[in-house]
Amino acid sequence: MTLHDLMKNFIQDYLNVNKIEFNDWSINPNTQKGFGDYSSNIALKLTKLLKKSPLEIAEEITNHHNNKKEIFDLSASKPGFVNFHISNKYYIQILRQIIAEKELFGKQKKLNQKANVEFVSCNPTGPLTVGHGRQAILGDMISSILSWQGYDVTREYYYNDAGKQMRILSESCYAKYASKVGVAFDEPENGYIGGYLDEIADKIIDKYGKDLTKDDTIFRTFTEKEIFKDIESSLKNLGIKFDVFSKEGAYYKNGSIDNVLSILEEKNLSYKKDGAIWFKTSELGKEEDKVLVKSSGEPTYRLPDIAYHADKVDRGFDLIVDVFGADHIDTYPDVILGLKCLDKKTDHIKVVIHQFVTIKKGGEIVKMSTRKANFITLDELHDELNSDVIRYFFIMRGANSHLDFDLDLAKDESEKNPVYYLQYANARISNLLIRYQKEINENPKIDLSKLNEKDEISLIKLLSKFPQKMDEVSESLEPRKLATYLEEVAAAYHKFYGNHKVINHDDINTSFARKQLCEATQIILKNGLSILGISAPDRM
RNA sequence: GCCCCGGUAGCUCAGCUGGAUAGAGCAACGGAUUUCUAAUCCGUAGGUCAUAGGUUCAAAUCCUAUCCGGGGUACCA
Repeated sequence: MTLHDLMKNFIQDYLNVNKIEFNDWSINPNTQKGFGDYSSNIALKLTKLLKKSPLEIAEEITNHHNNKKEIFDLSASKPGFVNFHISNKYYIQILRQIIAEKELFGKQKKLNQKANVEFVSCNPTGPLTVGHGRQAILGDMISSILSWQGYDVTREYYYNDAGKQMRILSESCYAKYASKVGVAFDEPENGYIGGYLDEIADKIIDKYGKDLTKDDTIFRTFTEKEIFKDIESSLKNLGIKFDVFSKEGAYYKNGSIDNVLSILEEKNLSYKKDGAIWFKTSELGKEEDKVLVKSSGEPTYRLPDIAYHADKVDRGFDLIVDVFGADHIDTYPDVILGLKCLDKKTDHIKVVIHQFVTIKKGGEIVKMSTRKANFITLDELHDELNSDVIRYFFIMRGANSHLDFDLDLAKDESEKNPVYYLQYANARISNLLIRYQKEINENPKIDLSKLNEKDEISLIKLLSKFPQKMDEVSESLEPRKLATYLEEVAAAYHKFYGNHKVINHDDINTSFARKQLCEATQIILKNGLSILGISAPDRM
């Protein structure tokens, strides 16, 4: 039973004994010192019902029989809080547990549940940009968090290998090819002009010669393959690997797109107008109807997206997470609506929307466009900064905040990046443990009750919160919260380290207890960092 | 116009399922070093939580309106 449950039970017992039916109350950790570790607002909430002053009620609760005295004491404080003071003994007990369970501490058992996390999912029309990085890292970390919580996670990348953008891409590639081999050609409208296409055109010349015609499928298939290879390698540089790649084309081939259309038609949820097929979203609470198939006969992205999501639901995942950029904020509800119309389950789909990354270069905001080739690639970023820094940089801000990525400052700031603060705490511990082994090399009986300094206790308290923190992080799907927690742990450790010597030949018992505390801290730091995909070097 | 984010210290941001005295990093200033690795620690200074109302015993947090910034509002994806 968790600490939270124990405290809750105590209050519930008070309510039961006094025959009070009431559940609008909570227990929260205290931010202020001097009022214990946790406080409940129960007495404040009961004032109206019991027609007594809150402080009076709080005192009454404080005097209620407490059979968990070895775990917590109680006090009441104005204006009517019930405070829980957790005993050091309890925390020491948790510390013992961390040391015993090692890197398994806080790790959830296999749930026998499958989760699917879809992220990045951009079309292979060019290299990944810095803007994609945020999504890549966010999605990867969310996946790791869910694994830690016991899910069997599939990382999935979905892309459109069949639509208009890919056609323009192949035309653009042909344009490069034609100009290189000296054949007349039409400049494609809205074509891509990036230098990466020059390289691909060169490769095509090397491999297939100079006599290809515009209609040759090589321009599409080869270009797609080359670009995709680059995307995969950019992701790999950041430690990201996908399990499944789903292509839009497959949903045409297996008929599932037609199937969606016929079901909607059957249910009278679509109609034809101006040569296009429309989805009656206005009848389902939206402001206007949306086009499913253009008058040209090409579907809009909406239709295959519905078919793709229906497939994901059919594959039987217990949790589906979609990580989207802010541009999807208006479109994903259409997809969910579509699923509902197909009678698919949707309440296990969670959508994480993140705001865009704006890039600052030379003090100015750069509008990036793959087509116009004025982007900064993830690879270029990786040349300047190591993967640990990049990963941390992208989740330092909440997904809902805009991320201003100042390239000129990124390098400067990387030296002050909090990620080093975390890694340094770990490296300090590694070094210390080696020294301990060398200098003391003696393992007396464990007596963790030696740990009663303020800095020691507050460090242990933080460590004990790790499992609860992971629950919170996986519930909210916000990796940043884990990073913030780890920073707190590192800070508490650095403080402890600065104020107390671990290796002390005159007091082997205390030394040993402190060494154990260091080991426990390292376990938490390493676990946390590994979930975030950040390395934990032993030396810095 | 409509929709979605955001507005908190000089800067970048936490805190937002309402709780006690609003936090951190950077920048500024002062201190700790023959180090168990100073990539660290301690201290000082810095705030009308955009504004105005409302709900509440209690509002940075919830509601309403206004202002400012970003994004979205395609038979593009």
